[in-house]
Amino acid sequence: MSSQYTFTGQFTFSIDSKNRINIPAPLRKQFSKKDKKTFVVTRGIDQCAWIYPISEWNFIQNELTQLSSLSKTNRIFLRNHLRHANIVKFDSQGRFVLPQSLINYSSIDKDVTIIGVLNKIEIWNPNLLRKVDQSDEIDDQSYEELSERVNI
Amino acid sequence: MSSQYTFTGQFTFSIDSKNRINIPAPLRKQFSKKDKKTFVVTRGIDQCAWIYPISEWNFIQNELTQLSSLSKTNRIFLRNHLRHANIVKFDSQGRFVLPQSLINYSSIDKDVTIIGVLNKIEIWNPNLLRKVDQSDEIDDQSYEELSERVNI
DNA sequence: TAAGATAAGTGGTTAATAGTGGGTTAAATT
DNA sequence: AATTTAACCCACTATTAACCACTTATCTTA
Repeated sequence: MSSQYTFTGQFTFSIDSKNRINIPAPLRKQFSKKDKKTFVVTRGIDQCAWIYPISEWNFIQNELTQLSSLSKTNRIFLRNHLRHANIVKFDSQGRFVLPQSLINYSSIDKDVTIIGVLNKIEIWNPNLLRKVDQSDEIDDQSYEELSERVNI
Repeated sequence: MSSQYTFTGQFTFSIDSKNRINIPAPLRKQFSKKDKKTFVVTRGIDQCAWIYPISEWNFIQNELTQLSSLSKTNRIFLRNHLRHANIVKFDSQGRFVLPQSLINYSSIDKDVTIIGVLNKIEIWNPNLLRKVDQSDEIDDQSYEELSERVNI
């Protein structure tokens, strides 16, 4: 089953003195009634924060419940993936507070770049994103591999 | 059947002079009426304490009854998991007393880090957790194996 | 195209809740 | 009966979340 969410676009907002970040209206509007303005912010694999609408997150979480804690690898994996996951809501103005731990992890200062990436939203420090942009060119070989799996 | 509990997040609290630890509000709120603030604290497989809501624990106990005591591994496993299980409740402030034996086992001193891991909650000595963090990197091989079972 | 209306982004204030500390009473143990 | 231990209650403080208000941008309609 594929996601109902198709976040796209890029926006630059600011984080305020109370660590609140506005979710861009175009993205916010996609949130379905049943998700009740609720989502999960967690560590991205890159140095940024990831936002999943709660229904999306529940799907991921369901997969995780399959893993037994008797396996050491599973325990480490579960711990490290769940401990950074914060359930949050956006307020009546469409903002949410980004937990301090994630502000640190993603080195966010004043401005943030918000990117829609299909079923998730990424929160970046603009400078960091620029740097990653330049260094993380995808080489031809990787494109070839991708092409075998995704037809775009 | 998967659990009704989906604990996530990480919190750092302190243990007081009466060995009481506060359960973080976001986790506490998940406790269902029928569990009546009751849960089981026991030894984690790693050097930490595990908390299961009582209904979860009952479910696990059921699973354990499937294990025959004819097997030596089973006998040891059962013994170690059951003998350290304490039934406790949290008070009107949301705290519970951590039994001395578990304080010793998990080397808890002043501060504790509390982590939500789906159907259970882990109580750690922050320093110990940090150490485990660093040493217990998951190797690529294990990630590969994981990827075949979990799609996230 | 101009003006009004609506929505979006930002800032601050207040009220509620969460975390922590300690004291008092009841229960249990020796 | 005395001492210790655990449950219960009350209180303070800091943090968080709900609320209100203002400015800027966008859209609509005359």
